Amino acid sequence: MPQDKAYAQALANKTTDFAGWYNDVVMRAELAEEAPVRGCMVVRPYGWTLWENSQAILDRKFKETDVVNAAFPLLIPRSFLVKESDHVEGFVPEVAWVTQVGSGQEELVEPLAVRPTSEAIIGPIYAKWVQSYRDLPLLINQWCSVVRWEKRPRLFLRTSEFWWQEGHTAHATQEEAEERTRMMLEVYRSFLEEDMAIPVIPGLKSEAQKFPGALRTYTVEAMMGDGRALQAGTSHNLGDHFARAYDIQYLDESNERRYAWTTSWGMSTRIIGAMVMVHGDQQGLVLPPRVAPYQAVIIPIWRADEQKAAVLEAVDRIAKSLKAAGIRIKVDASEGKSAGWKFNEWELKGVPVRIEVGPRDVENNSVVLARRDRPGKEGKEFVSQDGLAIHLAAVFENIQSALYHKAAAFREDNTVDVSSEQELAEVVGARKFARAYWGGDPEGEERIKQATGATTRCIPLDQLGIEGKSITTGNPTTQQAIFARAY
RNA sequence: CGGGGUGUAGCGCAGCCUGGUAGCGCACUUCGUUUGGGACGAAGGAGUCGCGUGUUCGAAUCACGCCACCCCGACCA
Repeated sequence: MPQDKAYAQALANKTTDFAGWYNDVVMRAELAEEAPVRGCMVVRPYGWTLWENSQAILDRKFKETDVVNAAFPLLIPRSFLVKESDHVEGFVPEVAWVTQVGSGQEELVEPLAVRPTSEAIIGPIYAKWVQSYRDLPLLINQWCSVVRWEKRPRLFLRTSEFWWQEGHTAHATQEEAEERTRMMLEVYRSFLEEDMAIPVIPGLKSEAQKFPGALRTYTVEAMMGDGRALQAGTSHNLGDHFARAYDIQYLDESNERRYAWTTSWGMSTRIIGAMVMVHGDQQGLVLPPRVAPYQAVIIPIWRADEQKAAVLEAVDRIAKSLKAAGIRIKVDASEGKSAGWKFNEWELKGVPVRIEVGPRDVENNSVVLARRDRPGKEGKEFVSQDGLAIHLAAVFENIQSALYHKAAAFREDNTVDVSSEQELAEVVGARKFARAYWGGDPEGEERIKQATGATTRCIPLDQLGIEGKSITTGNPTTQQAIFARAY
């Protein structure tokens, strides 16, 4: 069986095997046999571009909220990391340490942590940068990779090393910090829903699920194609915990010394995995046009040599005009591959639209468009070469919206209101989201986790405001929560 | 760290039970015919059989030890 067909089949089981399929764009790092590195990724150019497009959109959205980029150190001295006690307890089990240099004969006086996140190095730096209320707010983001030595890595979703962005802000008031936390959550929501076509539930994490050291953690939770949940982005209101731990203080207008209020928020390459699992089908990847490395691929088709020249001339002209219109175009004029082979190849890579140009099209001044999200004949249309860029732009918008609505409908179909722990167990066991009234007691939450493997994904910000009985205690509450098994 | 599984050509695998010196598909190279939904023929290149020790005239195959990876848990906020 051809390798790529095996990949496509593997993708049909989107639970775990999608990673093997996606080998085409991302592969496991092949390091020395002895190297204790697993779950790391090497991103091939096509996959990187996919991420890069997403990153550019996110970065632009950050800047629209006055955030600026910076770069902080990779290595964090041990003494910095241990200052915030909840934080250190939360992260130390998965921290990788640098303890020696050279061939091991020289021990470092103080071990250096490879950052699992950068609060602990940014805190001390912010302490120096912040002196006056005039220095606030401090709104900084960095793009970097971090290392978390999880016991069980999962390709894309929980790799030992992963690329992400982490924003860190400091504010004069708690209200302003809270506002920023919610603002960034909204940036993530709009990015995921509008650009990645992934519907999410914005909400608050329970006490048990929040970030170590945070006052409050917000999340955007998504449902994968197999019904499991994925935290696609988080935004933390850190209160004054980190400011106290790292001594970030400022003088206010009345010359009073005060602690700053800080936030942090992050989103990683795991969303690429989310995109694979939310939109992918039996034929392979399906990419939303806004982030696809190539929005359309042009396949020239010819038999005789005299046709070839005319076809290639037309393809070249079409490609130029589409590129000039700002559309990301790939022309696959490679020889030795049949047209059918190319069709399959680019479908596997998820290109949203295929443009076929053959001798008949040259004659009719037409092209054939084929939509990736609608396989088969119904996704094909014959259109004129005139006004193609404008037509394509409309097709892209249509695909983008169709992908979102399909995923949203899937999530709705797989979300069930439950009113007993028994019912909840059945629903999450069937890989669905369970929505239940829940007052927030940690004991009940833990009991459900032990019994069913499901965790509280979030307390949605969008609440009905109707009173019901808490699933764990039976006490009246108006608060609903989402329970599910998660990656 | 528990339970299970797998390591043989770039990728996917067979061969192992019953020991005799390695094979299939895809990919790759060359030539020819093909090309609007994964073409075909011919010729060819490519493997320390995960590592080590042992048994044997002889080990991919049997025994023991080790290593790596995958899956299920635990863990992961």
